[in-house]
Amino acid sequence: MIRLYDTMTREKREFEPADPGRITMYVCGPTVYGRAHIGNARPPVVFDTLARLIRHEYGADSLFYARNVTDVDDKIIAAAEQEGVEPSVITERYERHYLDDMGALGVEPPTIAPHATQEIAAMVAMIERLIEGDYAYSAQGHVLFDVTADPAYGILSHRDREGMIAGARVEVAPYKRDPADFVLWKPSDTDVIGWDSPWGRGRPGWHLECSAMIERHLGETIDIHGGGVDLVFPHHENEIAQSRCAHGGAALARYWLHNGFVDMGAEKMSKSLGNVVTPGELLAAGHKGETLRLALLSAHYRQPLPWTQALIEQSKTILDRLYRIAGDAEAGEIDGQVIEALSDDLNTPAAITRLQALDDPATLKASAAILGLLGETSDQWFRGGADDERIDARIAERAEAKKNRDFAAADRIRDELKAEGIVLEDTATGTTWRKE
RNA sequence: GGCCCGAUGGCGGAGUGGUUACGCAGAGGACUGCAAAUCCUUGCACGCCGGUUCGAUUCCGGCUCGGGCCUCCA
Repeated sequence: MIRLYDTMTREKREFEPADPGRITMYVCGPTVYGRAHIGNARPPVVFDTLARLIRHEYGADSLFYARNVTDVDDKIIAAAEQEGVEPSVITERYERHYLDDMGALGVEPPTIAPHATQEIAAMVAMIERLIEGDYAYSAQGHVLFDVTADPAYGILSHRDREGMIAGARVEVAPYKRDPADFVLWKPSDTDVIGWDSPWGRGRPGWHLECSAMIERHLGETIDIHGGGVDLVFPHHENEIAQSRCAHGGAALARYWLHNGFVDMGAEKMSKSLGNVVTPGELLAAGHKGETLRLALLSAHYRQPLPWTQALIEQSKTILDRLYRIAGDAEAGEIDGQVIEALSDDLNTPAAITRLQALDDPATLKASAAILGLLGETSDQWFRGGADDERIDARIAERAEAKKNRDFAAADRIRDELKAEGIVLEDTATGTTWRKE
């Protein structure tokens, strides 16, 4: 039995999928205009772990998991203009980077990855339905959602309309009837990416993309909708409004899950604050994908996660130890306490603690796999890709020196290797080596 | 201003109405030619003030501090 904290009800509830044979999950994916940073990587890693747990509990084919790609957006248009290329050049480049980064972090591909630009017809159809139902109106080439037409608007974020505009940071455009109304469709100039529509040439608003793609691929009501906390309002609130109004009031999702931020110092990591660290940089600096993954899972997903060098180093140390125990064992039975921890609202820190208490290699290997860890062979992990003939020769040289009790020479060889990041370990059966 | 989170030892981080996990780092020891790895031992905490209670880190209220959202944002 899995229990999940639902943002909508603000409580941990037993997870009861509508159809255990086809559990539907949608997670907001990247807008592909730049490299993802480590904070952007938290949701895919967290929900990948949840996906693994669900597949374990309900069966390998039980989960239908969609993670979208937003490939039409003002930031993409701006980036394309700046480079003087088509938007597709930008989006294809950064989607490729994104998939590489996620792969390095052990994130399995979702069942489907719908692209906004491939779903325009579904979006237009949804907008038409909202207009027919008087939930939306067109004005000056825009189509806007009329929040006053939806009495339930605010149910997810628990704010009333006054609270939404109190910050006075809402764009008050002349074509809006109400300051809180949001764009479903916006006009595109002839030199900007766009599609023909009943309201003229234009492009979809961000919130609408997700609603339309969910409807088309997953259905009207899905089991789990996930994303970062910052998406609660307005993104997910708006998704709910669009989908409910287009579907006669049917709920969009039965469980709403939101992960906390990765923090840099006291504040969140974000591109606009300019304090980002990317998986690409960390990998290039020699850190392993699994190390970063463990670091990302080291706090409960709803808690903020302070990102520090010490966290990375600690994660590496823990994995070294786990790899020493697991070795290259075949995966055996999965430990019950690991599953129990994960089933309690995805308590990954508790699950990791339990992993560290396991001493049976086969059990450890299998249990770590649920968290997407210990996926490498011990040779990959400790020695991956190094020139071992040369190192073996130096080890032989050192063994000879040791035999002659020339410890100064032996230590010099060890120090030289150490300087290039190679650590020697003398064991009862001989000397082994590993990268630091 | 509105809405919402959080505050646990040097660091990370679970959890619990009553003997306070675990990891990393530190200290001591064993092992080792010396290390590394491993094993053993070990010090260190529940923001402040009230309340409820036989008893609160855990429940309630207030306060302080920090963070998030209210605009693009994982």
